[in-house]
Amino acid sequence: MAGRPKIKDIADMVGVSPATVSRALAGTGLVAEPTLSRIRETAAALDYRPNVSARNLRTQRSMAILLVVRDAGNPFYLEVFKGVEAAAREAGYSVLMGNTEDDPVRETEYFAMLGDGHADGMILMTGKLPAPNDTRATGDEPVVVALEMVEGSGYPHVVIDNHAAALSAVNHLIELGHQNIAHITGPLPEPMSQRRMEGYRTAMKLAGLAIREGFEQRGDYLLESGVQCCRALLALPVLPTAIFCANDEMAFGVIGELNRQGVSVPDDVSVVGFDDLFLSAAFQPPLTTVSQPRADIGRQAMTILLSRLSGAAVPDEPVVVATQLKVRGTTAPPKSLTTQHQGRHQ
Amino acid sequence: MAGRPKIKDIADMVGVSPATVSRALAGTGLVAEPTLSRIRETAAALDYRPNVSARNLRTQRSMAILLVVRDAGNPFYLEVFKGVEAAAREAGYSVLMGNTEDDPVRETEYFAMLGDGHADGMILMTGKLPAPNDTRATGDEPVVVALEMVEGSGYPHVVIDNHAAALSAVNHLIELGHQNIAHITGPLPEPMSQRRMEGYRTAMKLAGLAIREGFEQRGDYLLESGVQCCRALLALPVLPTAIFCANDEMAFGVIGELNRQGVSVPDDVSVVGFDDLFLSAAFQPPLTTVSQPRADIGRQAMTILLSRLSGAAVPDEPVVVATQLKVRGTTAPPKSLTTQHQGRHQ
DNA sequence: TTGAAAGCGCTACCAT
DNA sequence: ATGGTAGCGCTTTCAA
Repeated sequence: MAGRPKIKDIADMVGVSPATVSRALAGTGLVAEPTLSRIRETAAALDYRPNVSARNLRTQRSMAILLVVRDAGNPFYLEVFKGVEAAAREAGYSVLMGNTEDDPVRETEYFAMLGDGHADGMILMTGKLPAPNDTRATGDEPVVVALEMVEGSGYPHVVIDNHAAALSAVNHLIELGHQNIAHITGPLPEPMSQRRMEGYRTAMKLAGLAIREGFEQRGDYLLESGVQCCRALLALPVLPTAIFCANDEMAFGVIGELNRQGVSVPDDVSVVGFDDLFLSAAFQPPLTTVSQPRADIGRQAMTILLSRLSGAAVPDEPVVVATQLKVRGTTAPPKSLTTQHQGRHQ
Repeated sequence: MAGRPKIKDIADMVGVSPATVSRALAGTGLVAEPTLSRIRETAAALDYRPNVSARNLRTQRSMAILLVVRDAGNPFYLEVFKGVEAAAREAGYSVLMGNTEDDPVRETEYFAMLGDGHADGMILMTGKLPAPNDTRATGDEPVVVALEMVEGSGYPHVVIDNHAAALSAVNHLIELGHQNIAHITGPLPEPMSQRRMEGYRTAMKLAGLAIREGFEQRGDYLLESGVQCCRALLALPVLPTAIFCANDEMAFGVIGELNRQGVSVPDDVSVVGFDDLFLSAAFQPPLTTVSQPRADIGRQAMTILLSRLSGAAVPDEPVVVATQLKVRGTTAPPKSLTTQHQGRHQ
């Protein structure tokens, strides 16, 4: 009995057939009592663990799921991963993490891992499917899309209401008395960036506020673009008194640049972010931002995927999880509520 | 030919045996030219992908490795993951991420996944092995320990020189002219925290500086403990002019608390962290800290693991990767270089 | 309640 | 250079 014990070893020791051992260990309730206990004890004594490859081959399942993200270096995904992992392990699944780096080749590759026995299902957080000619993605693969939207794909979605969240963030600024509110967008025309921008526009419109020329700056979610856009904003004839950034990372870039230029946050300019990253609350001053329940999103996505995998029904409408505006230290009323009333131009 | 194509399907279509197909696709160079191309073309046409469970069962390998961390929610590990993942995929491996949450049960469980076909090897970042009575960890499992130290375990290690790094951080403060330098430790007696503390002590000693009573505060790497320790420091009869924190997260807690108490960083007090987290450079002011080449650590650990898995030799001395002190905005000379000379007491 | 045996899809050995 | 085939370890019919 060299090497790891196998089912046959237990069977031989106990004096039953491998089939009985398999049934006993699977807890099918089909094995009678004297035998059952002896099998269990022997298995424990040998420290037996079923070989997963053999089991997977036989059952045609891997008990693994694939979490595919755009950039595994972004801490944003970590919390999601945690939620996914927790729900997965409760159900006996392990989690493979895939990192596309926006590379279409990788996207296709990960998608293919669904079919080749690597994983039974997939949680997609990249916002896009591999090019249709590369795969036969029919829309009924066991895939759940989280946070992003893959329009018309037929997959279940777990999302936040980006439009409403952005709107509430901008409304907060408006309620503080701001009128010259700028927005730094994410990469357009990605739907997520689009929605947040539309939320900004809607809030402005509902408040009867004009969006001055140059007040919409186009960023790409990275720190450096926050810096650049901030510079562009500071070069404008009329300066904004508040800036709504499409994510926290850009907000940090903005705040850094404002400080460097001697502009105080929030005294001179208010800044709002989006994401509530790890340590955003620890920033100086603590960042006002839209908080996403990331672990919860992960957990929900995994739960839906598990239903899907067990053949149960899945929601055909996107599941919307609530966001929360965290008002912290980077927002305040504008310095001089009245001196900003220079009228509006388009 | 319903379902996914298998090797036999290709064999039938091309009119060769499954063995030949397997050899052709494996690129063994044992298949002659007219056949080779036809097999490849047919495989491509069918979009054939080998079933991994079958292959794994047959080859007794999973082509997966396990990256086990203490807390998957800590962005610190992300960069490491990226390095591991990159090196892994180059070699055709996938990466399973395991999250122990310091739970011994999970630690044992992940360790067991090494034997049951889940993974071929493991990169351990938890700093401890499962209790020895739970596992037959003999020290020659394919395990590489990264960043932490598992003394006397016999596994290859990839580490940083915590002592030297801490020493250089404190030296930087000393060179700026600081004498009253406090230290907030990690959780003791963990080796990593210990080493950093010893580095601090060595630097002080070499400079002939006394460590005043209360200048060593015991933290636990979490933000909140930075806040608490900072309060304790501020209650001391003689205030430190500089604080060396055993990680960035506590440094953020410290800076936040200093700000709240009206103490300016770095004008009144200098702060140095350790880790160089995502966004530490974007902090206001940008954090002076010890930068660890995380992706590189991950990559190196994976490279060693790959050697180990291919039967090659592995370093029997810990591989030490270089850290770098990033001098940024939270350190400056002490406010009044001379008024601090009140003599020393033990 | 238990056993016998087929077979998941692949690779690698032994032939030819 | 290619084919035949055993067998990796498990689960699951079918029979008893």
